[in-house]
Amino acid sequence: MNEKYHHGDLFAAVIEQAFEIIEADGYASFSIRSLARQIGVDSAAIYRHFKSKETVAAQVAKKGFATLAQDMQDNLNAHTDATEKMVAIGVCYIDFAIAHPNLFELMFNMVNSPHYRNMDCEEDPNQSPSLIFSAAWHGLLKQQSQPQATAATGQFSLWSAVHGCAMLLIQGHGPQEADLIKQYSETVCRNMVRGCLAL
Amino acid sequence: MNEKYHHGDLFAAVIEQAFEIIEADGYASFSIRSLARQIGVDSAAIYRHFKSKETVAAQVAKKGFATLAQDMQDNLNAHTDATEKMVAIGVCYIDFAIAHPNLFELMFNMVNSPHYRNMDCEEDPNQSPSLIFSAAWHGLLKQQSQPQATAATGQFSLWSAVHGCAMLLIQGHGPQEADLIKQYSETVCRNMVRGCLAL
DNA sequence: ATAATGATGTCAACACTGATGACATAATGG
DNA sequence: CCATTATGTCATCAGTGTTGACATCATTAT
Repeated sequence: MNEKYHHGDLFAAVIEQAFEIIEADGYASFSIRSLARQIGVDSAAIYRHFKSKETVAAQVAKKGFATLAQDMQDNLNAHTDATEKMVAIGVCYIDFAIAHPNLFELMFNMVNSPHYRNMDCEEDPNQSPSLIFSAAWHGLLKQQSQPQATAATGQFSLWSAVHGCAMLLIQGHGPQEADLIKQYSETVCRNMVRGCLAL
Repeated sequence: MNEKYHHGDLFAAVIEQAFEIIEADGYASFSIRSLARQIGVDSAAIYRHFKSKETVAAQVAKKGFATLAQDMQDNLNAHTDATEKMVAIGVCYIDFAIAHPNLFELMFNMVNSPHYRNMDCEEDPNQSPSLIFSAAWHGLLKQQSQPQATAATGQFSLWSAVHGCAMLLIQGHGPQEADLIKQYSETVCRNMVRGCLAL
């Protein structure tokens, strides 16, 4: 019998396949049963490794956050000027959303779910976009030798602008052409940086 | 027989009930069958008035946009200074999202769906947040006697900041206390206005 | 007034889905 | 080698969106 009764590493296979399905078709068209069919296993087997469908989605979201944070970290290290660092990670964030719109939406829909919060999410600092924003923002404040009074609101403002820009773009508001998208993204980031520093 | 065989205005009743269900429990826990049960009608009857479940959701989204736009319009008229107008509609937008988080998410999830686009949405200028932002932004440009070169990106930047702030807040990133939320919202709006005008 | 027609409702069914309990098989450790 | 545990299958439950066949009502034409 070529086909093994035991899969070997079903846990990883489920996450990987779910990742691809959600990225391609979105969470709406994602079912445990079809997932199991594609892997070649009974759907009940999946419940040996995951408590529920949403638990699988939470793992996919976690993986998404990890790769987003990795992208941002790379772009952060690719620049020296603090403003350029900030713009770079902002644009990177937006690029990620446009490249993986379904995944991006899932990520931020899951964060609020208890299935995500109750996960063994070790809160790796390098895997949280929020913390990377925080680091870039504090670097910016230090370079500008400004008081840290507005630290919290400034960081939140920047994240808001970047996140909103990403959301609006992937939902069809805003421009459609690639070069215009790029231009808008960068302008949004620079506008907010300027607004947060020009006191 | 007290109970009429024909409901009378099932179309309106469906939208109204769906609106309340979605606002209270979110789109995830919204089913045509339970909706029909609550109205006291067979689920198949709903398909005489709506092509699909998503069509119902699209109507709810449309109603949501209408009330949001109405809120914004009111806040727009309540101020005279152009900057204050801009901040006011931004804060209003965010307040709406926080007051109706499930509805707000649905609205922006539906806009992209063909079920929404193919609706007889007469694109009432007073019912589109985008157009209200546009009006406030052009008023701001006129008051500042600035060139209209950056009109498009400026408007998009403001919308991005406001939309992102709303999204992050309703998803639990950012502060939780009401007064802090208020303060953050306003700061985000003012930061972006400053950044867009300080050229 | 009555008969035909169209609008609107019910009912039963299909093909799905998430999830669970009973059972089968494989791997592991005493 | 055997018992225990991990992991898979199968059958089943309750629920869903949607549709086609039929029932009932409202309206309109004769």
